[in-house]
Amino acid sequence: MQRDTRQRRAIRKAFREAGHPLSPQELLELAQEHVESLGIATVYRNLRSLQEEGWLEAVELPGEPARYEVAGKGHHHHFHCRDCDRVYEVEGCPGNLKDVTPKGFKLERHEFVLYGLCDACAA
Amino acid sequence: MQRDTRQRRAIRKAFREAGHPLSPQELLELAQEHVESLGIATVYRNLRSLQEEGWLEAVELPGEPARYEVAGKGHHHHFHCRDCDRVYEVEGCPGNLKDVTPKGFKLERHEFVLYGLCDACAA
DNA sequence: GTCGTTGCAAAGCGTTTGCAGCCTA
DNA sequence: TAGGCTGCAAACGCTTTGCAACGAC
Repeated sequence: MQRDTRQRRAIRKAFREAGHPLSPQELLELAQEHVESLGIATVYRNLRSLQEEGWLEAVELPGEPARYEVAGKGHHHHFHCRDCDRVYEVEGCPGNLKDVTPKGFKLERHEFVLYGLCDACAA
Repeated sequence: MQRDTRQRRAIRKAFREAGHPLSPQELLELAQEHVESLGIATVYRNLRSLQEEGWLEAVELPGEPARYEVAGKGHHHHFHCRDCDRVYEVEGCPGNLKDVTPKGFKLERHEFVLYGLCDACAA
C-alpha cells in the first residue's frame, strides 16, 4: 500500500503548481524546494508509481525524454516551443484519421505534436 | 571529402532494400550481411553523415530511439504497429492544423503518429 | 515492529568519442 | 602517401536497480 511521504507530497505539489508537463529534471528541481535531500532515483520511482496509480500521464515527444502531466484531462495534444523548449497543451484534434490510415491497418490511437513558437516567444 | 567505403555501401544498400524506416540496430544487422566486421560506431557515424549529406532523414517517434529512412519522399507521417514494432509510411495529412493552434502561437511544423496493427498483424 | 520508501552508488542501455591502424582517392 | 574511415573500448547522459538505513502506519 502507498505511503504518504514528504517526497511524494513535494512531487505532487510541484505538478499541481506547474501547469505544464514536467521533465524528471525539472521536477527534481521544483520538488527540491520543499525536500532538499530529494534524489533523482526517488523522482523516477515516484513518476512510475504515480503513473501506475493513474495520477500521472507520460507525455512522450519525438526525439526527447518523456515529460509528465497530471492525468484525467481528456483527449488533447501538445505544442512544443522551439525557443523556450516548453510544452503546452492544445485542445482539439484535427480528425480525419480514417482517410490517412492504410487499407487493412487497424488504427487504435494517435499522437500529434505541433512545433513552433509559443505566444510569449513569438512576441 | 566523402569516401566510398565497403561499410558505407552496405549501409546504403540496406536502406534501399528495406522499404521502411530502420533503427541503428536493425541497420547494423542488415549491413553486416555484407560487411561482417561492421561495428555499431561506424553505423552511427554514417547515419549522421548521410543525414548531413541529405541522403537520410531521421524518423523520431515518441518514446523510442530514432529510426532513419531515405530522404526526399515529401511530406508524410508514420504508422507504428504495436505487434511487429515495425514503422510504416502513411501518405496524406489530417490538415485542419490552424484551428488547433492556440491564439498567438506560431505554428511551424507538425508530427503525426498513428498506432495500431498493420495489415499483416491485424489478420 | 513491519515493510514500503529513500538516497546513494553502481549498473544498464543507446549513443558518442578517442585513438591507433586501415584503406580510398 | 595523406587524411578520411574503421573497429574497439571507454565515456556519456538518462534511467533503472541493489542495498542498507529510514520512517509512515
